[in-house]
Amino acid sequence: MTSELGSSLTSMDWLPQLGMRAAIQKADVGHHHGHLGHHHHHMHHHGHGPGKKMVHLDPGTTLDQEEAAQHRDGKPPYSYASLITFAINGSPRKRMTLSEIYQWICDNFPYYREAGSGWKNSIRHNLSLNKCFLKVPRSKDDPGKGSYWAIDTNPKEDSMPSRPKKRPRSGERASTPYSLESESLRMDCIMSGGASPTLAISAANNKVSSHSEPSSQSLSLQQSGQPPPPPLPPPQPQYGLPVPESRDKQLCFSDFEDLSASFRSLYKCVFEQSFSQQGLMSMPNDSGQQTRTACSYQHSPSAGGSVGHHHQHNHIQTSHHPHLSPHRHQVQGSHGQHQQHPSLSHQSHAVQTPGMSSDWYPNLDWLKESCRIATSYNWADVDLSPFQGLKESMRQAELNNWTLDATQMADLCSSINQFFTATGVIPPQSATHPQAQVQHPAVPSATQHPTPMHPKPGHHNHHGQHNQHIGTVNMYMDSRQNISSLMVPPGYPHMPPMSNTAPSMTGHHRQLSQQQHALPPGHFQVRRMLAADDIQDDFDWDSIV
DNA sequence: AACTGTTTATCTAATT
DNA sequence: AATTAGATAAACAGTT
Repeated sequence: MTSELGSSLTSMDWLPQLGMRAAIQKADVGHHHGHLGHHHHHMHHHGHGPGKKMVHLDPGTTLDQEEAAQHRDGKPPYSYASLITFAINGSPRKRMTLSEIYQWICDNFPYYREAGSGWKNSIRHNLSLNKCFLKVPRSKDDPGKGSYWAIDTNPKEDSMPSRPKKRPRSGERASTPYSLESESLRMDCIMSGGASPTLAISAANNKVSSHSEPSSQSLSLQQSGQPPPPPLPPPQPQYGLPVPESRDKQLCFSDFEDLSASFRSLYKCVFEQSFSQQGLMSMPNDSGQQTRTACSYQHSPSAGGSVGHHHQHNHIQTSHHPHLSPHRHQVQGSHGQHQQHPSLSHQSHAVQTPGMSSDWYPNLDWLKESCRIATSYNWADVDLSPFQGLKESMRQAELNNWTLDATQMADLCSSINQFFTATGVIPPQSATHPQAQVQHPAVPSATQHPTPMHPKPGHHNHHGQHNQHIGTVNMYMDSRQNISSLMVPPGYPHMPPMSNTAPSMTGHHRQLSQQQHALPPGHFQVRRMLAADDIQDDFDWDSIV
């Protein structure tokens, strides 16, 4: 009884991603590898066992795994850093005091309600140790015990400038044999389910026509393949806050140009290939259900963020909660944050308005940045069938050399925004709250590190590659994160999306440097791929650099 | 005194 | 075997 985990579940936002995630897992169900276990003592025999409650999730998704994830011993398969991240990202302000974190964890993971207090020590330890967690002092008017903790959205750094991503190719592994663990998770999954139905979008596609002039010159996108080098990271602010924002900008020429360029890159990276690929893969529509299903059950608590962090990464997806059904009741009562938003009902969440929403409006920069980020990912294996309308619209735009008029552009922005939302590149909220905080203002910029979290199979992770990282999430960028979360783990349960931020280094290791960790966005993706399969084809990044 | 935070150290599991 | 990452414990220093 009891356990209430739900608190945030209800609100969260990680749904969207979940969707993907779920899809993912299902898709790859194989991976397993894991055991989930976290090692903690050696006990984990994984098997699924006991029957926990499977909650009725959906059939398609592999619950077992999730169950397994919890291990029988009940301990959630998430690292402390992940839990912290979930908690923080789930809060409206993206920051929490220590006690709130404790509370969130207790509310969401019953296991800790009964566990002793050692875990609290571990939480503190993680907060102090991981660079991705920032201690934010309280303002004087708000008294209280400790400081707030937030996820560091870090800055910069990139060791390598751009990420070349070369290879996505599609065919290759599309069907693939993944090697399981290699995490091939790659997104394959991602959308396989198509989480969002919506996208009806594009109805307008035909609109493209006229206007001449616009973008032509500016874009320099290369068509040949990949988008160029990315971006670099601008400096970023820190956690926080948003900017005033109110700019309502309406589209200006330069925006057009930028958007056209961004969309073009996006198209080339994400959709163009799918045209060719379609045949091969033949879209699976089969699934149908899974997708949303996944979402549905999953809800989890927090919102969207995610973190990844270093190694631990994540796997985070939520699983627990689902089961938790029994518990959940109250929402954390204490502190005031809980309120997350109401809206999300699982899948639908926002869905954007059909009519043109202008959700994206205020976030143009963010939209552009999301495009940029999205181009860094490997979408080759992603099933884009749910986004036929968008694809078609973009194809038309491409044919017209991306000269679109305002209406068309607006439609496209809206559609793309939906696409991002559906695929998890963007968190849902967007315009909804007036509050300020949320919106990321500006730039998501790539900078943040994406946090690669990747799946870790079992819980503890593997780490390896990534290095530093941590990512972060806070508001702005989620994009990558999500994506990363999309990729997520193979076998793991579904978790909240957040995972990103992981703590990076612990221990001592200085080398990484403090601040600079963060990989460029694309990087991570690429990296993961490499790692995953080693792809690499000889590309040398060095040369690039 | 109870919380918060920082740091060290040890141990286990997973990788390389 | 050496690393790495995360879990745990625990010693302490600071704050409320």
